[in-house]
Amino acid sequence: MSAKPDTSAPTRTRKIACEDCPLRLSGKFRDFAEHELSFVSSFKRGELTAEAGATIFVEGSHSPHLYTLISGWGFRYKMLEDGRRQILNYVLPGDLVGLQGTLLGEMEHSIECLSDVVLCMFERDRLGDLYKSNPTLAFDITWIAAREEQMLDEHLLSVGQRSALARAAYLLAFLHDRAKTVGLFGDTPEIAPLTQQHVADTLGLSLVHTNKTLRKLQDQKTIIWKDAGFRITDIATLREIAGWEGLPEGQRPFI
Amino acid sequence: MSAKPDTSAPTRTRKIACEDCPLRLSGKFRDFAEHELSFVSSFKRGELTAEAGATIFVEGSHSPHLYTLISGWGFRYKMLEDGRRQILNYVLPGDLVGLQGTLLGEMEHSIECLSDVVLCMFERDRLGDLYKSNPTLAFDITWIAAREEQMLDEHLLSVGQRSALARAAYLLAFLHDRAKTVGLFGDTPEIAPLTQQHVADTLGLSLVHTNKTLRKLQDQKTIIWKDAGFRITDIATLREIAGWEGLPEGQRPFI
DNA sequence: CGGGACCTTGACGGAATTCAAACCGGGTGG
DNA sequence: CCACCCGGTTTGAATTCCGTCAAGGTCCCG
Repeated sequence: MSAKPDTSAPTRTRKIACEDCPLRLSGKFRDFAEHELSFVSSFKRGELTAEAGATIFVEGSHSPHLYTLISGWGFRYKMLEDGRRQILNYVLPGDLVGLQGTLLGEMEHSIECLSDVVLCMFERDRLGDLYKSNPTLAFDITWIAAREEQMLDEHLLSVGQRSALARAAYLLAFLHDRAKTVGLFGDTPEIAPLTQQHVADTLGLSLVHTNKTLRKLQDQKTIIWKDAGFRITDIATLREIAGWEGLPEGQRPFI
Repeated sequence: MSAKPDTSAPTRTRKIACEDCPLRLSGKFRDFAEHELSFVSSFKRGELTAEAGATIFVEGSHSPHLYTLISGWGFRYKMLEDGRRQILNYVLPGDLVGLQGTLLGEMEHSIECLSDVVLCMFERDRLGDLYKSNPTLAFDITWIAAREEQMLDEHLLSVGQRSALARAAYLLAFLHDRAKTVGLFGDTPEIAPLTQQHVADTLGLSLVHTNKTLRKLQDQKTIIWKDAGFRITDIATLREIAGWEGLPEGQRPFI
């Protein structure tokens, strides 16, 4: 049993110019060419802000929109009829959301916010235009999809083959790496806003056993679990426990 | 311990006209427009045939090519240092192979043949051209990538949350559905060419426990395991055990 | 006839789930 | 201000599922 009923709805739409997009300005992503920027500006419909705990997409729904996450944390998940939940991946700034629903019809997973988030909203019907007029952006979208697939491959390997301890170590190191590269942690070592229930549902373990596993990691002084979140104190041994080298670096596209 | 050392290399390149491509002629896939067909013809470099057991891609390698599987069965997998293997997904006719390596640099998984296969080979360097001159084909590629992601989501849910019995039932039903829709089974109910070790490495279970689980399914008369492969005798109860409704239907693109 | 690949079965131990209970900090309302 | 509740974390004990070890069986092929 792992589901949390949560039905708060996201709200509000404004519009900030793409020129001022914090993702562009961060220097963490590939910058746009002139014509790309002007296209994206016209492609953008507005913004969506949602609170922590809000559900953005629900499995089975048809959404007319496509989003890029501007700020905050979210996660994608699927549920079984009996209420068991599997978290598939975490959504961080620069990640594209809702592509599956756009291309394949229905959404086959749900998305929920871990923190307050801001999303940039696009019209799904204009995706064809994007492919026609901006092949480089189309290429970027495919790139992002391929990268998501790569992460899922890695998670599947983890859940299928690693021990509970290695699995947990892997997840925390993974989240740490991703958050760091998109600049979610400022200068000070920050905390990922998730509960042990989230970890459990990601690893495919029970809450109780997840707790005991995280406790072991804490006893080894590799992490500190605090309130709803964790901080990594020894990334090297954490990676060692996971048997994992880390994420490939490099500048990535978004939108 | 689940790895099989296997180093036989694929061989031979011929060239069959795209006009005669069996995938096109099967009517199972979206057909090409004139200009698409001519582009694909020029995009194609030749064919690759490989024997059962051959490894097409190895994790960590750089391949200059991109492939579409024309006929046969294969699977994608990743390995841990200790030799444990996780099968990520199965590769069936119409599936694109090597896109990750093309877009992201290195291949992050390996691919092995379950049966003799024929692949259609494309030049990775011309993928940019494809995006420039054929947005609809570019769109198809993204579609295929999104669909692969969807399957991985489903597998992750399965491995993370379902019991051994449900997991096995799900996998067999899944394979059955996919093989059927691409016409891998002729009229007569056919057999998927995999061993119980493959099933074990897909489900994240030990070989012994996989055997006992499959035996239960067989005792319930939902499947028959025979030599290296299985046949489904009662898809309905198999789906029921899996708690799964089946794959979305509809005509799909390829290449 | 012997060996190899694959499937099968039983026994045992260990890892993870389930059940149950308690703790802690923060918020709320009497 | 204190009692109460709630979400999240923690711990112990009993149980079940699954992995490991070990051995045997079948079929095919050289």
